[in-house]
Amino acid sequence: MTVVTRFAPSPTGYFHAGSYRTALFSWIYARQNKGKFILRIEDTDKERSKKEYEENIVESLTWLGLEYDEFYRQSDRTDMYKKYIQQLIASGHAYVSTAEQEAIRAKEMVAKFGKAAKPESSEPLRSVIRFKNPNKKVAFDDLIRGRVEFDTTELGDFVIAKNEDEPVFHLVVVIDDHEMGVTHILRGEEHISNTPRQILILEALGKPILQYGHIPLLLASDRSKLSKRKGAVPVSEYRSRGYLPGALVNYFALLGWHPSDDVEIMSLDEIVSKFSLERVQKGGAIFDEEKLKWFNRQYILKLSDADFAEHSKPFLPEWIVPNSDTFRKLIPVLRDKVVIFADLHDMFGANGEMAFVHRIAEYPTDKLLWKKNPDRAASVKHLSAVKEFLLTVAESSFSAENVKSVLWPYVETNGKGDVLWPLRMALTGQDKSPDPFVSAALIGKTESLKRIEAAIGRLSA
RNA sequence: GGCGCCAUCGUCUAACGGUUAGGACGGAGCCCUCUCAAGGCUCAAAUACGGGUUCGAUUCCCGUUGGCGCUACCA
Repeated sequence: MTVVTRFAPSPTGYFHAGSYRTALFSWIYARQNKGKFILRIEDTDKERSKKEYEENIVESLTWLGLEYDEFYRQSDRTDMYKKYIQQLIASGHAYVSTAEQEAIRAKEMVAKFGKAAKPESSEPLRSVIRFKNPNKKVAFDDLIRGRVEFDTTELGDFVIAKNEDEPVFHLVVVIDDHEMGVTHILRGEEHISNTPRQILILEALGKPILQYGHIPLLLASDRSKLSKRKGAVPVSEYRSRGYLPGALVNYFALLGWHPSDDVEIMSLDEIVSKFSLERVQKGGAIFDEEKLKWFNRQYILKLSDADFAEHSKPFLPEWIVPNSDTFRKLIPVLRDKVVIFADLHDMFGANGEMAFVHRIAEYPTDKLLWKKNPDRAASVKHLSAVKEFLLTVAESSFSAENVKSVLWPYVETNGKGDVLWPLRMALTGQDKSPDPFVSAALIGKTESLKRIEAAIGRLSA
């Protein structure tokens, strides 16, 4: 039997980490079993569903590399649902509950639970279609949790449609999963309590029960459910902040699942080959951005220069010309420091550690002196000597390696800090910056000499 | 409230009756070092609680506590 899984989001918000991980697990399971992965947009709630969100979901899925084999939108399928609703009514498994009956029911609920029990609806009561609950015990074997049992009596006769043209979640899910040939429903834990009523509908329809696996929820840092207000960042935002899709996939796969070895850095292919539902965690997991950053850093380290350059582009200041010589020289320096590509904004910002490549910032003369040996005369002497050495390097071969080799003997005999600190400050004007050899090469021979002379001038004044 | 699910370091997790309870992120310290990083080494840090079962419980059972979910004409 071919495995068919699905991801069925409602387009009522941006696609964020919580639903993303559920999609990932479903996708992995389908791929692992050489099956199909279906994307189904559940837009039966006309009020809250928006096209914008649907596009966001599709874009994010694509960016992450989770391609789907089939695509459906529930709003395109109302005719089919209608047939099923009529069938259910005809067979006595469902009935129309009139507005009057609804009013009575509402009163009974208030009497039973007190007015705090239900969110009061200001809408006038209308007639709806309810499922005739056989009031029995329902059990299923959850792929992740084992046997789960419910007594469905307390569910009462639940609503399956507002009218023949407007079915409600529980009904459409059941019909679609059946019609689409879904075999394994891997979904969030919040649906575990919904499963019995879906099974009831399935039985009323005379359809077979499917395999259910309920994946633990992703939690905000206070262990509450992840929500828009609390920590649910859209996947598209991670993209725009400069996270790599591979890092995201890798991190989220490990949130709630763990391979039998301790290897954490894995490609999607490796994850697919190692994945098993038995090793999926039962408890909810808190999403930790620090660890995501660590993954992103590991993935950045593995990027080729060309790929690194490509990913950097959107975050670079205007004065850096893509594909220029300076840009190429910058790549290894940047790669050492970037955790997410958005870091580039700060690094090249007014007081960023890489701003010196463009223009040196104002800084107090005292900063030219090494705090461990703040000797003005010695600093002037060292800078002058360095200047003479740099003069011997041709403009065309002014690389970090060449600069270093011509200066190194002098640096070693006169003290690294004594020579290099004033030099680094003279070249960059920053407490934090790449080493002076790299910095010199980045700004070039002419500019380096100019800045060194200026520093000597200030120290001598 | 009712029903259900869950419970190992701060966080993600390993362990499928016998381990000095392992790894990773983060943290601390040391080394390296002209700065900031990176890198290397080291350390601190957990089985929620109480009963059973067993020669032996993180592991199995029961209870308590706690967290979460569902309890909608949202999905």
